[in-house]
Amino acid sequence: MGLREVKRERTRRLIADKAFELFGDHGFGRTTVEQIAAAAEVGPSTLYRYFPTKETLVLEFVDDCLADAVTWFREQPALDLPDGLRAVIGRVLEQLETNPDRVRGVFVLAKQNGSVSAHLNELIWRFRNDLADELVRRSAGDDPRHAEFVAALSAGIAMNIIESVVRVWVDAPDTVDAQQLSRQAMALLKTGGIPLPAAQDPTGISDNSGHDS
Amino acid sequence: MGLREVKRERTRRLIADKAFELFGDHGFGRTTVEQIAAAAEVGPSTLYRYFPTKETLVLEFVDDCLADAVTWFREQPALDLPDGLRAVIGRVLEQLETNPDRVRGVFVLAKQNGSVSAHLNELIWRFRNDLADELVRRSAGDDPRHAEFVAALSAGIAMNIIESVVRVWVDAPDTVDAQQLSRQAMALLKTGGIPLPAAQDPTGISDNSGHDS
DNA sequence: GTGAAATTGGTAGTGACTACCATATGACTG
DNA sequence: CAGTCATATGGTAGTCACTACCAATTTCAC
Repeated sequence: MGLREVKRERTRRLIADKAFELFGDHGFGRTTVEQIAAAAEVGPSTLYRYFPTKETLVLEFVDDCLADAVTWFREQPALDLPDGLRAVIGRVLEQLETNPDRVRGVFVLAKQNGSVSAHLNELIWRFRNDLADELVRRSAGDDPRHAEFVAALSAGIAMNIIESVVRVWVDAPDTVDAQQLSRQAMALLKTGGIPLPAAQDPTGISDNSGHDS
Repeated sequence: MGLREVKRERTRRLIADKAFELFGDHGFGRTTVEQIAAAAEVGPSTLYRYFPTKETLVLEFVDDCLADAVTWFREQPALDLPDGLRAVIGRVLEQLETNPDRVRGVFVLAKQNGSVSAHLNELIWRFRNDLADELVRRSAGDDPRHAEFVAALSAGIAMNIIESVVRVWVDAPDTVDAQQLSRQAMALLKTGGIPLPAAQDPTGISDNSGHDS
C-alpha cells in the first residue's frame, strides 16, 4: 500500500542483514544489539520494535519458511495424508532453498550458541505442533485422544525428515539435492530401511487397553 | 565420601526445590533469582555456582533422566537395534516416572514460558543427537554419511515416541500407563497405523543417486 | 497546509549473568 | 590440638538484554 510499509520493510531487512553480518564476523554472543542498531543506523529501541529478541534476528527466515509451509498445507485439504505430508516436507525444503546461505548461517550460529540452538529447536517443535493440529482437524471424528496421539507421531516423523535432511544439506548445499534426499528418507521408512523401536516379543502390543477411549 | 559433598548435594537440592516451588506459585517470569536465593538462604552468587542459568533450575531433572538413559544405552551393546531402541524409550519413561510431579511441572512451565520451552526442546534434541551418535557407532562400517542420516531418523523416531507419550502422560499421570502407550506407538508404527509421508507415485524413490557415497 | 496516526530516538529502569575479592569453613598434617 | 590448605560462600561492581515511557519527527488523509 503506502510508502510507509515499504520503508518499514526495508528497515526490517536492513537490520536483519546487518545483524547477520555482525554475527557471522564476531559471533552471536560477542555482538551486542547496540552494535547492530548502530550498524543499521537506527536506535536500539527501534530495533526492538521490529525484533522482540536477539534470537529472532537470526531465526526469522527459518520461522517464515515453516509458517509458510503450515499455511500452505492448511489450504490443501484435498490431499490425502501420505501425499500431503510428502508435499509439506517438499514445501519447507523449497522455501529453505530460497536462501541457502541464510539457512546455513542459522545452523552454524545454532551450533555455536546455546540460546540460538534452543530457540531454533523451539521453532521446529512449533512447526510440528501446528502440523499435528492440522492433522487432527483432518482426522475422522473418532476418539480425539487417539487422533492427537497419532497426529503427533505423524507430524513428528515429518519434522524429523526435514531436520535430518537439512542437517545434511547445510553441510554441502551444492552437492546435495534436499528434495531427493527427503524422498529417499520416505522410501527408507516405507521399506524398513530405518530401524524402528520394537520389541522382539510383541507383548501386549495388539491390545488397546492402555488407551482409555 | 566427605561431609562436604553431602552438604553440597543438600544445598543443590534445596535451591532447586525452592525454585520449583516459587515458579509454581508465581510463574517462571515473575520469580527472580534473588528471590530463589533468598528462599534457599544462600547468596545469588552461590546459586549461580550450582545452576548456570535460571532454566537449568527447572530442567535439571529431565536432563538427568535423558542423560541417564543415554549412558545406560551405551552400556547395552548386545541389544539389536529395534529392541535396543524400545529399551531406551522404556528407560527414559521409567526414569521420568520416578518423579511425575516434577515432570508435569516442567511441562506446565514450558507451556507458560517461551525460554523454558526452548531449553526443554533443546534437551530433547540433544538426547536425540546423543542417541544418533551411539547408533552410528554401532552401525556396520559402510558409508558414514548414509549411516548418520539413518541414525538421525531412527533416533528421531524414538525421541518422537517419548515426547508424544510424555505429553499425553503429563496430562493425566494416574490414568495413563506410559510404558504401555509407548508400546502402542511402536505397534502403530509397525502396522501402518501412523500415516507416513510418501508420494503416491514413487518417483525416483528406489534409486540411490541422490546420495553421493 | 493541517491535524491525526504512526514511526522514531532517547532515558531510566529491571533483572539475568559474570568477574572478582575477602572471608569462612570443612579437610588433612604435624 | 594447632596450623595450613583447598574449597565454599557472600558481596560488589559491572555488562547486556529487554521494557516502559516520553518527546520529537515523519507520513498519510482531508
